[in-house]
Amino acid sequence: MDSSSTRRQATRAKLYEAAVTLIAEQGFSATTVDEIAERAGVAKGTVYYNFKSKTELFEELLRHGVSLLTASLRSAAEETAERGGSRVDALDAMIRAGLVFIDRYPAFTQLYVAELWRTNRAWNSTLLVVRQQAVAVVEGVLREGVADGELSEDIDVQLTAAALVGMVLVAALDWQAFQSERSLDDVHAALSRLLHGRVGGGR
Amino acid sequence: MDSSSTRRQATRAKLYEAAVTLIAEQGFSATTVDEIAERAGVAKGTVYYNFKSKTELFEELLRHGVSLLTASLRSAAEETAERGGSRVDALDAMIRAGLVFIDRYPAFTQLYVAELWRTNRAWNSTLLVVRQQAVAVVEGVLREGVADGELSEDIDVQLTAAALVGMVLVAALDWQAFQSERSLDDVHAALSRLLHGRVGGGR
DNA sequence: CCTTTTGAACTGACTGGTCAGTGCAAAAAC
DNA sequence: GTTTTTGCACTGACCAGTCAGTTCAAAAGG
Repeated sequence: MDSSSTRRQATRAKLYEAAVTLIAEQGFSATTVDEIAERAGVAKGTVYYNFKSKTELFEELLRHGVSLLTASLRSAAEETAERGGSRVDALDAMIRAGLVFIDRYPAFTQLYVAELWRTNRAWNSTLLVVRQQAVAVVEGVLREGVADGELSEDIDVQLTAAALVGMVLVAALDWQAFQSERSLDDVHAALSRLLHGRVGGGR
Repeated sequence: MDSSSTRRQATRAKLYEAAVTLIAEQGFSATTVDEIAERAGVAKGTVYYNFKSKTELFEELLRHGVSLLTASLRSAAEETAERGGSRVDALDAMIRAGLVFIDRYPAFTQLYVAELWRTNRAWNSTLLVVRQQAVAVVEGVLREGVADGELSEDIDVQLTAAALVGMVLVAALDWQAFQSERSLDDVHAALSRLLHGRVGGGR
């Protein structure tokens, strides 16, 4: 809505930016509204002028971040298709897109993983939607692959999609947190190898 | 040490049990010591009689849970070796052992994932140790496989281990949270297929 | 036996501090 | 002159951690 006001949007962007870092580091409830306002260089009243509550700020942050991620995954898959690549190529391209995203927005990824499986939260319904969006893109490509005949019909699309997402997520977070000297290409190569069955692929 | 006091150990066990569920649902800072005490059927003072602080209770909970997990993974790998299985068989057995563990202690797993990549926390050093333990077991088997010649030398042991752990973790949490009607065997089959390269494995 | 003492384990009311959210008048910004 | 932001004081709820006192099983003493 109200896309006129550039000023307001700039303020909101500053608040997202401040909140995402702080919440990734400390968690939602350990992060205070005062901290967010201070980090954003804004008065506390402004937070409440722009958002109904701390929770709403967080929910919109989630929606915003996930829409960026899904857009990036989707376009990776589409570009591969246009280039005439296979479905597996598309999955590989999505792995890379995922890594690029995590590299650019590490704090968001951290926060996403940390909050995704909580069962009891106020923003639970938001999370459910938000999860579906990200995994659904991967599921879509897998399903097309099965329909094509490129992938075996025995594949369990849902579980495999979740496993692939998990593979990328955890490997990338580990990369960020514990071996940040590695290049994105290294990480991509290792994951690509797993996808192509060149680890336990035997036979 | 002090194996005499059965009473105390029973109290601590009750507190672990109560804390793990609540923290998994709500997160560490959103969970109050009063809640933990009430759920454990114990007075608040008892928590502080048994643990120095809320943080210490949590750290010991982490250590306790991870030692269970690594023991389970290790024994799965060892049993496979004794039965004369290959390294890939051992990895497969560890995937299953991981799933069984997550099935039995879903709350612990949730909490582990949620807190593992926080960068700013008091218990950071504990987490570092605790992460190494779990992933190290997988790394060990991969390394042995490379030494044997069963696995390619081009494999990046660290990244692959992280990716495998992530695959299991995320697929399992997704199973718990969103498709709990599936059987453990279904989930294991899907992950096993990925490990054996029967998804993108083509060639 | 029975009584007394001991001390580990536990209790729950209380304290000092923190924090989400409010209210509002005045200043910027547009 | 309307929208947005500021600055700041204030409130009421909530919460980690403390502490003086209670409980009780088992050891010590008779």
